[in-house]
This record gives sequence, C-alpha cells and structure tokens, in this order.
Amino acid sequence: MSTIIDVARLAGVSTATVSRVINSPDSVREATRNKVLLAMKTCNYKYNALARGFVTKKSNTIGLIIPNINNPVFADSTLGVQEYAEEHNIKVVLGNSYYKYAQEENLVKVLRESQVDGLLITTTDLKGEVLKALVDDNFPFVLLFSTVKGGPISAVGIDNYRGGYIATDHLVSLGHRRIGMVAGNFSITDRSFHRWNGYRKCLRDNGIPYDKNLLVQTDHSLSGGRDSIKKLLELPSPPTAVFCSNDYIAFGAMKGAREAGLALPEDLSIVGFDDMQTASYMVPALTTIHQPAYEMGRRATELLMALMNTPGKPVQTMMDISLVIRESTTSAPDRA
Amino acid sequence: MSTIIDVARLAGVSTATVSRVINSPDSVREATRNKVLLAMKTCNYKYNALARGFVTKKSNTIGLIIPNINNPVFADSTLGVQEYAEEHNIKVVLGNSYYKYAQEENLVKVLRESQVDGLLITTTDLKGEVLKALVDDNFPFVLLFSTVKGGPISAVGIDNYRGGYIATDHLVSLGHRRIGMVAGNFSITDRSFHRWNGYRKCLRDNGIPYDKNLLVQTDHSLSGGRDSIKKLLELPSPPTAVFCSNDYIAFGAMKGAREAGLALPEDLSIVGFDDMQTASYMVPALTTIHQPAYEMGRRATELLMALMNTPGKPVQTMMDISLVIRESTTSAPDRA
DNA sequence: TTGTAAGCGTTATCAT
DNA sequence: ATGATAACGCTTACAA
Repeated sequence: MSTIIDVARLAGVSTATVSRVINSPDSVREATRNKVLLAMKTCNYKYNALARGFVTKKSNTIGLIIPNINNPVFADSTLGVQEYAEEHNIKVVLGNSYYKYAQEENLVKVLRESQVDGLLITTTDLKGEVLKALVDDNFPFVLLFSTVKGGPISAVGIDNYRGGYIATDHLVSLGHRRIGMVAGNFSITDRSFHRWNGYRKCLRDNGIPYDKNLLVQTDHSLSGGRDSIKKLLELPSPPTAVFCSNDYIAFGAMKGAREAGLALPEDLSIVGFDDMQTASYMVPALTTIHQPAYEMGRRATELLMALMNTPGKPVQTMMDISLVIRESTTSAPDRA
Repeated sequence: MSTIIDVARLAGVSTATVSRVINSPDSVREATRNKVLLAMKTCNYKYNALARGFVTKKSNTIGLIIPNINNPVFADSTLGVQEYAEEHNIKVVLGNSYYKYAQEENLVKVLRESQVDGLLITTTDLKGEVLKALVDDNFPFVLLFSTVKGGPISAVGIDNYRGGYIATDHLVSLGHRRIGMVAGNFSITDRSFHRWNGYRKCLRDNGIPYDKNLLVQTDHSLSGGRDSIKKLLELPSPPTAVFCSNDYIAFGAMKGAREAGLALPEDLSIVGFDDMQTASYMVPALTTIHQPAYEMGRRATELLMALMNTPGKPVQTMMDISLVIRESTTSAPDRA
C-alpha cells in the first residue's frame, strides 16, 4: 500500500504538498496539483484516514449505543443518526447494550478507546457512574430517548409522562373506568415508569381509584404483551381497556386477548406507544402515541456535533408526541 | 490526556514496559506491573486504540453495508453481525446504501479509508466495479443476503429461487390456479427476481400457464403491498392467492385486500417472505418463508473474520429456509 | 506556492 | 524481565 511519501517522490514534490492537494487543493498551483493527482493514480494511492485521525486527534466517528437494534423504534432513531452523520462525513459505530448497564459501561469504554469524537446514548441507567465520568471528563455526548430535564447533560427525548397521560385520557374519554396497563419493567427502563406515572395521574384526575392489580410489568416484547394481557383478563374484574407501554406489547396484547376469546375492540380497547410503521396495519389498526424516533436521532446527532465543535451549555430537546386514534379503541361496553 | 510516556515516567519504567502490561501482562514481573498499574490510575491514563491501530495496521473494526436498517430483516442480520463481532472484540461501523449503487460505492471508499479490516456487504449490484475492485485488491469481504454461487467471492445467503418455489407450491397444493405475485422491483434487488423465477417454475411444473398480468413490481414497503394488491384485484380475472416477495408487502396486501372488501383468507390467500417477528401477530397470522437473518449475520461475520486472519479460498454458505404455514392461506374458493 | 521536519501514541525489534 | 529507539502515515508550523 503506497503512502503520500511514495506519491511525493513520484511527483517530485514534498509530502506537505501531497497533503495539501488532499486537504486544500486550491492552495496548490494547478500544474503541481495535476502532477500529484497523476502520481496518486499511477501508484494506486489510498488515503489513510486512520493516520490522519491519529495526528489530528479526530476520528470523525461517533459511537451510538442503543438497547437493541432489533426494536424498530431504535432502528428508526439509528437511521436518523446515520443520515445526519453521513451528511457531515461522520461515521457511526453501533453498539447494543441489551438494557444491561455493564454492557453499556463496556461499550463506552471501548468506544472511547477507539477515539470516537462523541457518543450518542440511549442509556440504561441515568444515575450510573458511566454518565458521571463522561461529564467529569467533559466528553461530548448526548442522551437519546432520554427522560432528563435540566442538569449538565444534553439530551433529546419526549415527555413520557404526558404520553401516558394522553393515552389514558383517551380511554377515559371513551367511558372506560377499568383501565389496565401492561408496562415494560420499571427496573429496565424509566421511560415505562414515567408513562405509568402519567397513567396514574390521569386516573386520579378523573376520580378513578388506582388498582395495583391492573398493572403488570413485562419485557418490551410481543410475547410479553401476549402473556401479560392474559393475566389481566383472568382478574375477577378484568379491565375493559389497556394501555401498553409500547407497540410490541400492544400487538402481543391483541393476540392474547383474541386467544382469550375477546372481540376487538368491542370487548377490550388497546392503546400502544411508539407508532411503529406496522401499527396501522394491524387488525384492528392500533391506536397509539406517535413518537418521532427518526427525527430524534437526527436532532441528537445535530446536538452532538455542535457539542463536539464548541463545547457549550447542555441543551435538552423535547420532541412532540401525539395521540393517533385508529381502530383499536372504542367506547366502554355497557355494564348495566 | 496522558499517554504511556507519562505513565512510564511516573512509574519509572520504559514505555515498552507499559505497553507490555497492557498487551501481555504476564510477561512483566508483578512488582513492576503494579507500579505501572498504579501510575496509570494516578494520571488517569486512557488507552488509545487508534494509535495502536496506526502501528499494527489493524483497526479491529469492520464495516457493515446494508440497504436500510429500517427493514427488520436487515436489523436482525445486523444484530447477528454485531453480536459475533463483539464476542471477538471487533467494532462495527454501519452504513445504509438505500439500494443505491453510488451510495454503496461511496461507503466502501469511506470505510476502506478509515482502515476497516474487512467488509460485510448486502450488495445492490453484484456485477458492479465496487466488488471487482475489492477482489482485485484482495480486500477481505463477504456478501450478505447474497445470490452468488461459486466464483471468487465469499458469501452467505439463501436459495431465493427455492423460496419462491415452495411458497408457490404451497398455494398450488391448496388448489389455487390464479396465483399472483407482488414482487420487489427487479431492478433494485435480484433476490426478488430469483423468487419470481421460482414462482414461475413452480407454476410451469404444475401446468399452470404464466400470466404476466399477475405480476406487479413495487418497492419493499407496506404501502407498496397495499397499492399493488389493489391493481391485481381489479383484474378481470383476479387471483385467488398471491405470493409477496417480503413480509412488509404481504402486510400491506392484507390491508389492501381488506379495504377492497375481501375476507381473509377465504377470498385471498397470501404468503410472504422473511418471517419477521410480527408475522405471526398479524390477522390472519401470516404464512411465510422463514429466513434466518440473525444467523446469516453471525455466519457472515465468522466467515469474514476467518478471511481477515488467513486469506483463503472463497466460501459460499447457503442457509436453510422453510415454509411456515399459519392462517393467511387456505383452500382455493370453489369457482364452480 | 512549496519544502523541511517535528510530532502524534503506540508497537516491535534488538539489546541488555 | 526490561530498556532504547525506530517506525507507522499523516498534518502542520515554520521557513524559504
């Protein structure tokens, strides 16, 4: 593999000149430039960006840590990250934490060692040492799908509390009073926890007593939703509506409910969270909270790049969410 | 940021020794090692893997090029890649080609410049210059979701032709004779093309004349399937069954058919391709061809790493596929 | 506009 | 077991 030294020799110029035609072509006389360009061709020169990174101390790479690329919401946000990054000639290396703190910790270690210029993290533990260390070191990073408001950390997220509230409120407005919730394990993600708080607040605001039996925690999966809804349905006084903390759970709940002999949405109203692409293709089409995952990815990357260029005060961006009413929710059945 | 030089000075040893405690701790006396370890702590030393890569000429990074992380099948394979890579301390940088050749070309250029040790490519153009150049340069790479058999390129894929065949055969065995196909654009992916060939062959083997009006090409999307099925249904003699070249198209087709007033699966049998996680949660649950995307990702990475260590003869791996019969297909309606 | 040469943080070779 | 030092491919003052 030839280097700029070979090119320089071949073109009869110095390595500095070769470097110049690569990085600021205009700063070199056309004749010289052409000589160099030709020399590059003839010795099949390939630029070594790693060597550049070594000297400039910029790898032009950022690390992206998400729980699981398998989850369409994170895939969407990842797409947003990639597109924005690529538009700015930044590469992104991807890591999955699987919601495990130790894994997240290791990822930031590895990524920092490989000299990424910044980090995008959908964190598993907001209070963990990992983030603290990043802050202490003044390392550029921004949180994605974050629940922080204020503080020394830049972040983009949504108001999960409000999401839980408006989802529940929709159900209440349809006349439901027994409203269950299938939530992602609070120990795994605080997003789910905040949604639950919104749910409870809405119940309270409407004079509906909170019944802890109506909450079941599970993992954010199709099968989790399917199994969980059955538990709820076996209750002496089962819910007539259920709020699921993500769409996968909601999809699973639909299937589980149907297996339990219910007709949807007549016997059970279901609202999800995320608004995955497939949500409107379910039967019945899923009513859910729309979350702009792709845009969040873009925005977080934008924030990060600003931070990388000129470390400034932290910024928290809250993105809009909205209730998308489709067919999976309907009026509460008469219990006359 | 301190370097091994600082550590060496602080510990009163040479940089070589510091390097040794990092890379082969056992080769240094315990007392010395502890001195060094302590020095590292006190000056908050952070290893610079980029510098290492610069001298060893290995970045311990591979590039992964897929059409779109948004597609769950590619997300699954990406997960397989990542997990295998991580088990071997390899980082993966991700790029989306959006099925665009120019984009793919640029990605391999950028990735090679950043000195990735190998490339995993779900290619858009098997015959393009990009792959040729890679072969000429003896650069380690393997194709994912590939359709090649033989030749100088390592690859892992499935038998798309056979997939199309068994999908169609299932429909035929249910008594269908008017069998349509909604296929991903042949100009965009030859996988879809091969599936179509399997479909045609199966028809021929069963004495069913091929009707070109029964084929519609679209993009591999939900809305593509939805729109396309309507075209098919408007035919003077519409199909009683349809083979969709991926699950998204099939999901869309279900919705479109229902919107056209059909009952599923009685009025129209549908089979998909991929077996996405959500396939069994659709109503009716989708009959489809199962493709082991995650395993393919793992296998491809395994192949690549072997290639990176000891360049050898190319290997093509064909993974198993299978027909998963669920509820979206049923006997052909009587047309007495 | 172009050249000279130092320097980036590690590894690796050769001594000791 | 440890040390001294060249080398990796590039950028970047500084000089000419």
